[in-house]
Amino acid sequence: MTTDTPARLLQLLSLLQTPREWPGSELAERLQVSGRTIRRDVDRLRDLGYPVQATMGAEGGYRLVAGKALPPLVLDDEEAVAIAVGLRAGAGHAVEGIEEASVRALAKLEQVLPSRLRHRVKSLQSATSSLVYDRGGDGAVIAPETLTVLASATSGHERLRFSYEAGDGARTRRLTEPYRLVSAGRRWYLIAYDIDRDDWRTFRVDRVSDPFATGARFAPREVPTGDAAEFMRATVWRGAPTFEVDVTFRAPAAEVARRLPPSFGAPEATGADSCRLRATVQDSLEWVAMRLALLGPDFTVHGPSELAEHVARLGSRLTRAAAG
Amino acid sequence: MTTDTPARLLQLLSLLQTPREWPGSELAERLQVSGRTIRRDVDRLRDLGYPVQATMGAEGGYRLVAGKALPPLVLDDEEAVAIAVGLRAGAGHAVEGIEEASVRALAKLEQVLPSRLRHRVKSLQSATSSLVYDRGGDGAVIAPETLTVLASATSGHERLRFSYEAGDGARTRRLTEPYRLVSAGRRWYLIAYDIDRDDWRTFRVDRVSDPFATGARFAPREVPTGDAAEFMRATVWRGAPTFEVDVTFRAPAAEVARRLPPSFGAPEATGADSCRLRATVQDSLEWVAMRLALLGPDFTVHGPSELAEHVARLGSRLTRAAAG
DNA sequence: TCATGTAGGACAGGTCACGACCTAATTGAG
DNA sequence: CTCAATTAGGTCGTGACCTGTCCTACATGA
Repeated sequence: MTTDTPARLLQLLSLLQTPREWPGSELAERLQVSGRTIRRDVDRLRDLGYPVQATMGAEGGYRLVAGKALPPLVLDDEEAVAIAVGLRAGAGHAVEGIEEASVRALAKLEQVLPSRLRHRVKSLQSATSSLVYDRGGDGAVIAPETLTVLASATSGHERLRFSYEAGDGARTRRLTEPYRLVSAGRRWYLIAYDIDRDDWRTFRVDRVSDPFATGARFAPREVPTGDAAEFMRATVWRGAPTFEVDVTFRAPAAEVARRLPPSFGAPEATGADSCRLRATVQDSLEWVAMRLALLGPDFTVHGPSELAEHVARLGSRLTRAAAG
Repeated sequence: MTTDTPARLLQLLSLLQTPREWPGSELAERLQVSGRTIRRDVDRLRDLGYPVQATMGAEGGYRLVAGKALPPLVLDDEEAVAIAVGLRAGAGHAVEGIEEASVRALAKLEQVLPSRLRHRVKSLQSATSSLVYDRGGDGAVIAPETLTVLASATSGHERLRFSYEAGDGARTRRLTEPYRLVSAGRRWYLIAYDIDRDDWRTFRVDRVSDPFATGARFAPREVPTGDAAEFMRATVWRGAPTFEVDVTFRAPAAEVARRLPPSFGAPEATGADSCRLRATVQDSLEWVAMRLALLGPDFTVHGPSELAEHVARLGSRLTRAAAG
């Protein structure tokens, strides 16, 4: 094997990431160096901020523990595939507050993922799509590939070409300088400078198709209002419909709270075995209805009436299904 | 900064993982070394099997691309949290075929996750639990912590102590030598040698609570039938109920197939806009009912009758909810 | 008390890493 | 076409650093 120092350190890091204890002698044998060198290497890792814990005495050994800095993760093939699949599944709906980071991590991983693993990810990925994907509840499905391509182009300052379907169904080709990829509410948006239109635009990512980075780099311009979030608010959120959901559950407040997405807020107890939830949501009501149905306990919809309609429709669909 | 070679290589690796092009001069300035040294470092990385692609000419630069080996992933805080949250969410239900790898990756990551990040993961994790968690559909919820503790103890050959709730509700404390953690069907099982009982046992992980590794190492014994999967089949699967699901959908076969978990198999088209699914499942029927409800299109349950009952019950629950 | 592990100092010898300098090849823009 | 910016790689001298071999000290469990 390669016998020089940096390579050995990386290898050592990978060994220590296995959740077990490694006696120095075993490490020495594995890496074909003396025990003294292992001790020195361990010191070096500690200097780098990766705390290697050593338990002394017989049955002792080294292991990597949590420290201040996160060491580079050394993954085997299967683990890498598992992470990629997990992130792709989560990319569409992820947990609020980490959507962007999730996509960044995925882009980072896929950039270096060997192609043999990429195939496995692709074939496994189809499995998860159904339950989780339909993020807006209105068929606005986003392919994970799209998100990662946009994320890479954005952070790499590469021009981006894609075709876009406007609200009226018209498809156009766009050449843009992507500025930011943001997840707002239940949707993804790309803020970019449209070169042909010579102006800033926000694009709904679920309407983007066939995106690819042209490879041409560009120097970032100033975004008009100075900040992406501000710009979003000014251009997209105007008039996004919100609803005042009001529901009573026949279950303890604690249990409902545990099973409810936190964006809904917390229900207030109205008895030992019932609670009431009032929440302002800007999600699609169909999605809210499903969410409530999945919750488990019985519940009653007080409002809005559109939500009651959705619930009723879902209910009758199921009743019809069972009647067959 | 640390100025020695291994540290610099790791730093370089982390820079190159950003999806963008890095001119050598910029890298040189960042790492406080000469351009020549950068070129040598790039060579070193290539020697290690991490292909650094260089585009020549003006506007050129280095970037890390997919190669044969997966380089150690250098993540920032947010990305690490995103991955941890994603894996925890996925740990319960993951995609068939990668459950174990998923848990291994999670254990590896959590082993080295700084505590400040661990807190963020914990607070975010609650968000995802509802929709995805209830894996068996029968309230058999598994905490991700439990899975990672078991995984670590298993691969580290550490003795494991936990309390276990038997089928009849009796709680006992167990001291075991964990042998394997397997995901079968829709459940997790731990195959371990029970020291007090002095025999091999399989434990349902959803019935395990408060597990912790004692730290004591043990030498793995021979598992009786020689193979974990075999042992599983012999002890657990006997008499697991299966159902013959038979459902007609009012939607094209292709669309239904796309949104259905692959374990259900593929529906066969019975018309341009309808298809029929016959599948043998060993899941809980309540779970199947939810799955069907979430699918979107209208459907009709032909059998089994228990499934129709579940669907009907869900339907009437929703109808009642809407009537409020 | 002993075996087995980590911790770390001192030293000698050899290696290798670095910077400085050089030339070649490639690409895009003007 | 020409020029500028970039990667690619050779050579050389100096000095730092890395390694293995000693050694002692200390912690731990049987």
